[in-house]
Amino acid sequence: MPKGSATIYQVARHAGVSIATVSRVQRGNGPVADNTRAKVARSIKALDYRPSPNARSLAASRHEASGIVFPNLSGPYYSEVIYGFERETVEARQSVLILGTHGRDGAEDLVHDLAASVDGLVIMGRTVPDRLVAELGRMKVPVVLLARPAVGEADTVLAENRSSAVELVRHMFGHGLDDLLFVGDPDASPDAAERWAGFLDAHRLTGRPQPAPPLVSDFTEGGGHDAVRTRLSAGLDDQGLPDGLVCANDEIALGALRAARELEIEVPRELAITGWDDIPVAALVSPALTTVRQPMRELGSTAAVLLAERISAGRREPRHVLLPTSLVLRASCGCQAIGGEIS
Amino acid sequence: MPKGSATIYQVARHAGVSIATVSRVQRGNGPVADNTRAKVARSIKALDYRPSPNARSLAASRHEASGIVFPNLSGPYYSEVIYGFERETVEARQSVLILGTHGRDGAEDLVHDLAASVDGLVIMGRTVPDRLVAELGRMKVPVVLLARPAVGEADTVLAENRSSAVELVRHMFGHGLDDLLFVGDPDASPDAAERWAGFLDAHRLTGRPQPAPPLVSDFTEGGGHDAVRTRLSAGLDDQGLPDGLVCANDEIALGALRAARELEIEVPRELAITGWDDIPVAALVSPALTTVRQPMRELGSTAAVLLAERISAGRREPRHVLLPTSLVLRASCGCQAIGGEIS
DNA sequence: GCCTCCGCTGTAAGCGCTTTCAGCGCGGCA
DNA sequence: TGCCGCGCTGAAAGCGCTTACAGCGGAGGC
Repeated sequence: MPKGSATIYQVARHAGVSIATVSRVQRGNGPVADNTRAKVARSIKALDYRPSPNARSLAASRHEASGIVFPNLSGPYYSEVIYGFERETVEARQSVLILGTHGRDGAEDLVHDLAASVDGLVIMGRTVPDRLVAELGRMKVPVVLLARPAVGEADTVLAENRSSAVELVRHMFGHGLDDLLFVGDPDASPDAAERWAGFLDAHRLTGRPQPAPPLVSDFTEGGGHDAVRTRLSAGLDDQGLPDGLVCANDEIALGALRAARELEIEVPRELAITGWDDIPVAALVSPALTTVRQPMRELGSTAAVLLAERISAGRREPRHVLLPTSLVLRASCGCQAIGGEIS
Repeated sequence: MPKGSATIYQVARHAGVSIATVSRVQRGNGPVADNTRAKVARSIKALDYRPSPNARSLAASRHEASGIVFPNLSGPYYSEVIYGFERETVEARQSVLILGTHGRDGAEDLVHDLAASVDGLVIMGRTVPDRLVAELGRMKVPVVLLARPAVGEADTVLAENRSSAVELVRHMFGHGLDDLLFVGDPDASPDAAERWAGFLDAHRLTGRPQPAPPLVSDFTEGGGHDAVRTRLSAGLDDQGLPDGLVCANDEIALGALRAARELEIEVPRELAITGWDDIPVAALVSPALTTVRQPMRELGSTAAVLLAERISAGRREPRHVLLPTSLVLRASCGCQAIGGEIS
């Protein structure tokens, strides 16, 4: 509430009417005679009146705001999702509150506070425990879960993971790459868990033996680099190298690419590498990264739409949206590169 | 205000005290006898009481929230800045409201609305006209300008641009690269304008003739690619190629790199290319990108700190912070690459 | 034993809006 | 001429909290 701003009382006095009438004119509802309306409108303009969002929220029990909870903001994935969410939400004339949990203790309380300030909430991945999601549901806070399996009555928005992973891995099998290593942490995110499940599926479906357990790495370029470099060094000494690395996201794959380059392992001839997400640079590195395209912005905007349905349209039954992904074949899996991308 | 949540009245009744006492216990101020405090604390816990942020804001004329206005959220720069801002702001127990203007009409009204919902505002770059910034100042809304020159009494946070640009360009002159082309749009952002100014300075200081006008491009990889490709194609035909491209940010440089690769122009032998920002991929492409490192997260966190000083500590005199940048020499300017980065 | 002071607690007046409900004046009808 | 009804407007009751201020009881000083 900027100090300079006029209150509804000042406008009412200026226009010679009651505050109820000002409110009606300003909100555009309720019956007001045309010339009264005009007079009040003039006063509103003259005083540059802007109703206090707080007072309005308090009186109307509405916030005109939505929140989004994400783990952190590094890397392109989350910022793209938030981009989609912000854009769609502002379009619907709602404010956007953001909260990164950053693995912080006390994140639960912060989410609780956030929930008290908004009309609805998007919660991404493993930021908060199911218990809290359920509790928000009980409090009738509209919740959309993004990249996270359903909990209670909450909506969900997911990108397809498992069958794309099968497709990707079978494609690699088609290149004669049998000994594949999954890089990432299936326990760290539901998406990664699904990709790992698809990785296992592909082995099972093609009658192959159970693959090695995942090479655990966080989802950063640095983390991927370190994990892969350690593994590949050992491989050069004795373990032998796998035929290919199926990385849980593009950043890990980028780190793997760097590790391979450092160890002078040629990609894809000696070692194939694939990523996931199709972040912008995936097409720019060399060899260009084979990956799975995920509609990141659309994940965010879809979540915003679902939230709006609950908030404005009053929908109660949960909706579950699954967005399609697509295999993007480039050079790093062993495909011939034709102008960077294979059709 | 989740429907399930208890109000201060219910807590007061439960504890057998007045709402004033509950408020005092909850806020931790005011004199309360120890056993009363304990009793009320127990009731608060029992009912899971959480004060309504709205009611509190309204009564106390405070929001416990800060806002940030940015042009858009694509590319690593803005998301890194927001990352720094969000982290620091949440640390200070404030909520974070974000608003992307996206070159949208009506952005001014949105900023006005935002200003009414927060205790202070960070405004990045050329998102809103000076007039609006001045107006917010008049309304006593604390404002920190980020990557934008001072307006009125607002604080500013800037990264050093001009002298680093001079240093960068002189370094390229040192490689014997005399015919340099600036790629970007100096009119589109104050940062870019400063970099262009430094580019001109370097020519003047070394007694060189006025360089060619900037090759205009937006700040995306695609935009940079298209502009540069067009220019280089023409160059191959007749105009001749410049010795080097000084790009206004890394994404443009990445696009330039791709254009050069497509046209089979060897970087840096036939054409040097430099960027700005040192985004994560700058080190990963090949040739690795010579660039200027800008402390993106720190820009955001510094803005948060300045805002907190105004909001909590009540500072009134403007502060202007200039964060240092540093030249990062890699291979794309013509330096020998030693492990990707030159010391 | 009485008065004073002090520490604690409650009362109540807002904060700036929304919204219900009552009321006013006027035209139309009998 | 008397009534009813309707369109418009205002009074007032909250929304859930903070905080100034009043008030109450007990301890200490005389």
